[in-house]
Amino acid sequence: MDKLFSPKQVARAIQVSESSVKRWCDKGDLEVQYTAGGHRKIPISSLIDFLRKTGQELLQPELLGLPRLSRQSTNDYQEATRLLTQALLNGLELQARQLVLELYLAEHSLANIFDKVIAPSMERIGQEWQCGDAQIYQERRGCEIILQTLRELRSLLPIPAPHSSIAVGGTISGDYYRIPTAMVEMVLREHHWNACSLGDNLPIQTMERAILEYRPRLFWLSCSHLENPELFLEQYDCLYEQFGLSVAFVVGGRALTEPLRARMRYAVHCDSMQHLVGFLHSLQTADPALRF
Amino acid sequence: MDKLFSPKQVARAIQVSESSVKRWCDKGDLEVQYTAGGHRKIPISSLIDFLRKTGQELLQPELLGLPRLSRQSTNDYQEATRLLTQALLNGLELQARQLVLELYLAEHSLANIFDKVIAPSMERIGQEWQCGDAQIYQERRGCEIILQTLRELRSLLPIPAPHSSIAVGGTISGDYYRIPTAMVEMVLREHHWNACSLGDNLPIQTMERAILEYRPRLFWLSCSHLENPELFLEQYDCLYEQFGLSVAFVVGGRALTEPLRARMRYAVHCDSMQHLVGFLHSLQTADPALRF
DNA sequence: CCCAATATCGTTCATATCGTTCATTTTTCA
DNA sequence: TGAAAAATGAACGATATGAACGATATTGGG
Repeated sequence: MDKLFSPKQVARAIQVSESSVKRWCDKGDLEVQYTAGGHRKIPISSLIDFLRKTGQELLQPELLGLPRLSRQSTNDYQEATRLLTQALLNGLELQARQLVLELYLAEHSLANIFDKVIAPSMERIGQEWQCGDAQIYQERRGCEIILQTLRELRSLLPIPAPHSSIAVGGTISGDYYRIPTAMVEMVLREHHWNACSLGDNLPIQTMERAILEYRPRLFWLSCSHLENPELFLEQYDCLYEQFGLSVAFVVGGRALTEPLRARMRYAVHCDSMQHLVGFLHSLQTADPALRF
Repeated sequence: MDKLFSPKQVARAIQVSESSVKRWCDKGDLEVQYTAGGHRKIPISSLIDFLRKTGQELLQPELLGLPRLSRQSTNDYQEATRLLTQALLNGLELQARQLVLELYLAEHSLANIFDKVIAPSMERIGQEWQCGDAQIYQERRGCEIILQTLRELRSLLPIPAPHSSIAVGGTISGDYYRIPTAMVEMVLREHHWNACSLGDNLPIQTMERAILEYRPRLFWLSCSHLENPELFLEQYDCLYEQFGLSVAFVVGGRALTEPLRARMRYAVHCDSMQHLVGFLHSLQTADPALRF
């Protein structure tokens, strides 16, 4: 998957001259490694990062072993959702991964892919299960495949710069639904944050320790399921009391219903990844230190 | 234990031709030892020095500029375990991944990597947590990193052939520890099975449906935690009654204590991945249809 | 111990890529 | 609008790389 390409291959794939690719490498715009003999080797992740930075299009992805963009599914989120749902229900891992990869290569933002394709797809599978049209194992297997796919996409994201802002987060005790927290991590990385997911099923007390260790600029909490809302509110408030002023608290998840949120303090509550992106932008404009 | 690479292995690892590696050896850029017969043997230390000198990277672009790894990690499982434990406790994802990747490139079997490095490392982290020397989030984050690493390794495994034997499995309701089931899937794939993990937290009833859909030759069940042993025994027995003769039931996990196992029927109980491999071999010799 | 299967050897040669220069096209800005 | 600046693409000899070859070394069973 993570292949290295020569300037000539890259040039053909994006329809520019080999000279230009070499120049971009030398200028540092396109990250590159060298063989012992001085030949350039371009990792696919660098190329994708570069293309998205410069708004260029990958005209012939098949030259790099990537899926060809099928115009229909990449321009129509509904169609993509339908296709993904079918692939997940049938356990077609390759198809699902290819579909998501195509969307990403077609320069859709992670937020859009997550909000408008993956989330609706998981939603629909959940409905089918409740109607008795799908088995539980189909839903679980679908989650597995999505997690695999997210993992693959993650390796194509820009590597966090050494001094970029730190973010940590996860899901709380009793909540094992790790897809949202994986998504948050990726959206943050897409926006050049140094984000690290702590995982799922975390007691709030241990998050306190993690915040103390990492000293993050942002802390996220995904709540898909709450075992004991009252206890949660109490412990959460304690955490916020301690760090709320120095760390941006981002919360989300369907377990945080409106009456519950009314009793919580936070920097922002996000219904979607798009909300999160908006909040990130507001942080950047507010704090010059966060600009890149 | 083999810490020496052949030119071919090195070539694959850094994505150049075997000819180039040999030329670099002959030119002296890449330090090399020779067998009595004149075959080149490249120590991992030379390779790492060489990569560092020339700015090349090992498979994954983000592995650049990491702290120096111990040269002994690939020929000493204890040392590797120690290094992995430290990396996991400190949340050093890249280091952990590179360590495991190096072991794999050094052609250690997955079973050995899992049994002798990853499992002991997770075990040790669990102990440190119980002693109060480690925080819960460190353990969770460690699991997260291991899962990421496993997913990466998984993408390097052979893609199942179209008509290879099918295997499915997972963990039961209330058991969210998915590392073992991911490992089983990978070991099976390494041995050319068409294995598909259904994920975690699966009711036994839905496994029945999955077996009916997949018609597997092998079914595995990982039990790290049992909420209701009596109910489990009853439901499991029902499942075995239905498929035990046509499907090889492989069970494992620390929740299946000896008295519990005494009341269960299965093809094999595995304490380790090595046990699983042994069982797979016995299946292959027993059934000519399974030879590859 | 020997044999067969596989891996690696050293060599040769065609091809790919290097860095550089320069002509051409595109963009910028007075 | 027009000239300066910047980006692009083509061409060059020199060097690096990759594929192929028969010969030899290593490995793994019987």
